[in-house]
Amino acid sequence: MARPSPAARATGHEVLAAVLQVRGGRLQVLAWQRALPPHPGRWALPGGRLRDDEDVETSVRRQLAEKVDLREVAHLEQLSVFSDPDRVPGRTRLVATAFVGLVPSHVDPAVPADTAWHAVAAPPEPALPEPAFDHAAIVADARERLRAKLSYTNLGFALAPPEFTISALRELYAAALGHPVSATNLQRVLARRDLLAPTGAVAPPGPAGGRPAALFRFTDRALRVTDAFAVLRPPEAREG
Amino acid sequence: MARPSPAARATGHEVLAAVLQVRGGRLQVLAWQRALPPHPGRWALPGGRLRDDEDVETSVRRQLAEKVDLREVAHLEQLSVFSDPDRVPGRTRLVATAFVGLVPSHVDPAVPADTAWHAVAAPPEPALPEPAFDHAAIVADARERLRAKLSYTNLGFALAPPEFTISALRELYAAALGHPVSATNLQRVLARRDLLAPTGAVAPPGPAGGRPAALFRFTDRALRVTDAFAVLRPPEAREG
DNA sequence: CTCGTTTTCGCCCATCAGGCGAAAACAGGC
DNA sequence: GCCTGTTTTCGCCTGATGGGCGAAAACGAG
Repeated sequence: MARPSPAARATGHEVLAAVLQVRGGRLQVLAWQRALPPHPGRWALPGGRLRDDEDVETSVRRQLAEKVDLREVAHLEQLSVFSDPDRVPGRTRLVATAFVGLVPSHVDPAVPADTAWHAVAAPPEPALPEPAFDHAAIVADARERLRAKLSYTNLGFALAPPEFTISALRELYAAALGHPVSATNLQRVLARRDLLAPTGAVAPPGPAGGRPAALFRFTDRALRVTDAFAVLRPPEAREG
Repeated sequence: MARPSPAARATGHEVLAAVLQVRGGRLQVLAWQRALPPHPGRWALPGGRLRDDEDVETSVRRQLAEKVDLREVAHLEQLSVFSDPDRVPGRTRLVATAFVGLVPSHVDPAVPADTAWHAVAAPPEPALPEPAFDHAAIVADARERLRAKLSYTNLGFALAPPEFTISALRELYAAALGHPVSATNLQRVLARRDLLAPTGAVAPPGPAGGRPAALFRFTDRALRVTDAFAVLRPPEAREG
């Protein structure tokens, strides 16, 4: 079933990152436009070859630093390996470890001239228009991972500024999830899980007036999995 | 912070699989005992080098076929990449893509002489005793993945025979989860999610008598994620 | 027929997601 | 100062779901 093995071909390893941010009410991904073949003019994810002395996470952080200020990436996690032998044309075969990165909505990172944000399209469409190689599939995986983890972890902290109103948070979730989100329910769910804490301060009302909104922050700014998402819990988990 | 880069070092890619099965009421993992250095005498996961013309999934299936009958592996999925530069000593550096595989409890695969099943220890202990390289960490990841997915997917199908009683299924879940599971609750949860269907047949009672148990099967023998696990559902998800 | 065993089912409860509307708190205009 | 429109917040209700318990059902053995 495998085609005849070609003459020995060098194999390399690269890392790629789908860096996501909610910008202007839409989920967007950072990509740069290739100048040289292969795939000139098409949009690629930041990344590059794995060096001899670094592991994949160190590598992706190093390579991301060339595109954005790393202090602005609030969360970074491994997605999966893309390893189709023909995923990248060329003399050397490239196996890729893909990551998803998240940038809070309050920062607007400076990016190089060839780099720009692109809206991540909804499932039927390719997640990234005019993608280089298999990068559209990677973005689609990243979107799906974000969507899933938003509902059973505190991952919202990586999309939101340090302090925010419930309305603002609602818009972030709606953009990332791709469907409307009830502010009432969002606050209740997050609060019940002890992920949200009021700061005590309030935000000034908008130009149309209205009651000033209370400011909240996430209690934790590191990933925390909701224990309640595990059904068939052990019997002793009833305390607290 | 990185140590001085050594003289150019060849990099290779390997795949590894933590194949899990519930045997004798305990979760166990398939491993083989190394004969040659490095790490002679220690236990390693099945796997090997990625070939030029195969992707990682094809590769792990090929390599697993050398250890067990592949038709007996009911589920196989990518875990994550292990890429510490020093994870494997030697002239060539090896980056590993780890998989988790699941074998239903009703089969007892024929394995080579150097290969055996090992009980997967609970979290405080190393998941695999006398492990080669970083393979204990891979087994720990596999156990954790299984534990999580059992509660929000139908992954039980990959641990269970085609037909089973609720009691038998309860024991499988208890072994895989590492804590007691209520038969009543297990049946209710799986049934409510439409994952379980009665076959109509009953199993003969044990030697001590008792009411004969009804036989069930999973409605699906492919991975299905429970939609209910996603909190903050879209409004239109109310139908059905 | 009675007893012990195992399974199955019904009932109850607590928790949680989700929806809705009233009340609270502001700006602006009369 | 008061009224209106706007936005946020809170309380109440509902339905779904996980979890526990005990009674009833269905068997083998003496």
